[in-house]
Amino acid sequence: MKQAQINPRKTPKQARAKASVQAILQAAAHILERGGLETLTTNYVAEVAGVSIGTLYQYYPSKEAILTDIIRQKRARLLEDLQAATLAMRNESFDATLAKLLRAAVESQLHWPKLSKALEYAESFLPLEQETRVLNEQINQTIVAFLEHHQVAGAPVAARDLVSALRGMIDGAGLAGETDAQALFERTLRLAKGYLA
Amino acid sequence: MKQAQINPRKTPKQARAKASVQAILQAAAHILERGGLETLTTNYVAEVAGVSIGTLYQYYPSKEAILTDIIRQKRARLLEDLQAATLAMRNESFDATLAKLLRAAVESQLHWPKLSKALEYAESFLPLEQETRVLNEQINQTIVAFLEHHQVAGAPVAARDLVSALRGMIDGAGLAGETDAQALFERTLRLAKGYLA
Amino acid sequence: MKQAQINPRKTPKQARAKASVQAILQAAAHILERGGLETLTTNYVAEVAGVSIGTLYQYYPSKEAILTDIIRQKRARLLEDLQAATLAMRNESFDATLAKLLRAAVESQLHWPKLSKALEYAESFLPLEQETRVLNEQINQTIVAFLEHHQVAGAPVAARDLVSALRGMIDGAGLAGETDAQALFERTLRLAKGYLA
Amino acid sequence: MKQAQINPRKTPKQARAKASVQAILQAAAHILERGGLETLTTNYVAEVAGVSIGTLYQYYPSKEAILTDIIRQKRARLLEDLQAATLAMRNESFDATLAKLLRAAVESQLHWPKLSKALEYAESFLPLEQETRVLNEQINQTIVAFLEHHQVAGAPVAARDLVSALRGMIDGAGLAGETDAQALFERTLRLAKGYLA
DNA sequence: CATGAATGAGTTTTCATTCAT
DNA sequence: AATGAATGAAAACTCATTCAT
Repeated sequence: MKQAQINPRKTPKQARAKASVQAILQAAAHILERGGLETLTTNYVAEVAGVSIGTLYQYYPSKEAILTDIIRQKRARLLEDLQAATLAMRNESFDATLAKLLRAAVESQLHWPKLSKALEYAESFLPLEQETRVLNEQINQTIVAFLEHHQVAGAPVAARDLVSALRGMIDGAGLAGETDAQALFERTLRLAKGYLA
Repeated sequence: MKQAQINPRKTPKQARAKASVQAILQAAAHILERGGLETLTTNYVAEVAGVSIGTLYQYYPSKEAILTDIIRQKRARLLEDLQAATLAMRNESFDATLAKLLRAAVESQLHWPKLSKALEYAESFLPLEQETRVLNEQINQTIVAFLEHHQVAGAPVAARDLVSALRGMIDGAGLAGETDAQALFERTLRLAKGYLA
Repeated sequence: MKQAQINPRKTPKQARAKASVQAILQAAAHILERGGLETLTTNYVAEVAGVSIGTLYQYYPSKEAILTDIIRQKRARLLEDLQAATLAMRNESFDATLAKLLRAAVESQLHWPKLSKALEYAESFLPLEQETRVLNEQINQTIVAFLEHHQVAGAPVAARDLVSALRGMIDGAGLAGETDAQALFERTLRLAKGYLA
Repeated sequence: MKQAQINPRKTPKQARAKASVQAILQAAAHILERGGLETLTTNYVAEVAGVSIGTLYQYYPSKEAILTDIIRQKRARLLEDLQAATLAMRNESFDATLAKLLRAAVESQLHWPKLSKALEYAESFLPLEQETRVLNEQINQTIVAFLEHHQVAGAPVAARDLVSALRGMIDGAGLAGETDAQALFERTLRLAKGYLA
């Protein structure tokens, strides 16, 4: 099994270059949402992005590097949302913060269920680079901090359980065709509160 | 994307043939548990199974057919276990039956987390054959029947939520290296009871 | 710079397979003699050999592996010839054995000068596998033994000087279009005897 | 095989431009000495030279043109040295002039053996431009003139033999790690005098 | 039935070269 | 002149699948 290089190659400086990188990432995400990992080929990504295959490889040394970068972006955005959700947690009720967290979780996954599932599966075999591992750790810490602030026993395990259960549930709903975020949110709330009760 | 033929080719009658088919399935499962979908190649499966690539294609017309057959077997076994768990549900408490169901769920996934995750992901893009779709439907029905027997409102959605949340949670625990089925079982119980409360 | 795998993949057992491997090696040698290293591509080798690109990769994991195998074969044959030349050296005059050695050297290079030159250059950047390194060492030892048997001082350095000078000279003659082995042989004799005088 | 344009594009007039050209040539030579022909890529040359790829193509229309120019420079310098060595040949002994010639040959190759070898191999497939062919011819003529001045029979062939043998020998010594020019010089002297005896 | 050599479409990837800024 | 983003032809290499023995 080859170990692909995953660090981005050069940081785009000119505006044109930035646009190319964004086009590549969006094209890849789009392909994943439509057809999953097995339809993601570098040539197809380049074609959908409207750039040449050479341009793609200017910025990403491998397919894995693109996947890794999408994961990193998604994680960064999720972390931001979760941190925003817990920002005022010291002045808020447990329920209020939890609701914000769950809304963020639902929003980040429900509308791109195949993409989410593909990235989640990709994570299981990609050697994530440092930055993404740190992001994952911070996401986890955000949840653990929230749980500990409310005296939940065994917060680390509880955080992991909740995160993985919620991921599964939201993906399941999305793949089944659900689009009503509010309805799903209420069920995730029941799940989370029930588990933590 | 080509649409692969997925029905097994010929039902093996002779003992030697049955042994080959089992060897193929076990080899494939083993490869999935070790390296995931991207390491599953037909030549490698044949090699690990100790049969020639020609023999493999005697019994399975495509790689997808092997995957599908593994899923079918797993599902059939799970269905059996779930049906056994609900067999006496009319004479038992809600809690007693639920515990049996969850034990079955934990047992079926915890010790092969990468295999479970890979199959789950494979399901999202494979065109499952009739028999497996029926099995999935029966699994679902078993849960729905149990929930309805205990007057749970919105049983179909609840069943789906629980199944996908539990799958996520058990996989998450397994991938994190947990092996204590009893401890995990207790947490799944909390999750399920909490959600249904 | 990637480090290509150079060990042959599978040893051909059936006659058909052996024929394929020979066809590949001959095609590669032919291409090198006609156009040099820069015209040697795996697809072209397969085409000239009359096998599919897949077949080529069944037996050689990389272009480098093919080159390495050609070098190994050439070296093995040369070693054989040199050993034959020195077989009777204890009962022969210095001049008699030297003549045999030089005839072998001229024969092994003169008629394929571009091939020789390409392989020689290839050796300078290929990570030769064990077997070929051993062959090179044995070739060297054969010359050193011959020189020491005749009380030549500084035999190891003299052997290296002679081998590299003769290689250069024979290649030079071949590339210049010479084909008269006898005439060239006589000049190599002058060179060698002069250097050792 | 495409036939690349090899004549330099424009003669740099400004000081900055001359500096760029020199940087390019030195970078290319450096890369050849470190990694050989297969590591010589235009983008890498530009990077090492500290100029943009666009600038490189301002002065050289192709990769081959750079190689050709390096060869031309090397040859020009060697010719100068050889001509200097034979300048006084009419008033000197055969041995004295030969020694000067061999010192020049050793100096020009010993310290950059991989570069020498790469250029030598490159010459075998590059379509050398007029100027370099003339230089090569002049180098040859210089040797031939020297040999004929001392009544060597068959001077043209002898010149070729000596040049190619010495090239091989000096390269061989360099690649083997020798750095003592004096010691090597003495052995080349033995080789040349022996051959011409 | 079993074998394993052979196939070739499809992918990844490189790198010389062009061209808009 | 200089820059560096973009190009795409061409190469390396994989792997599902077929078929002669």
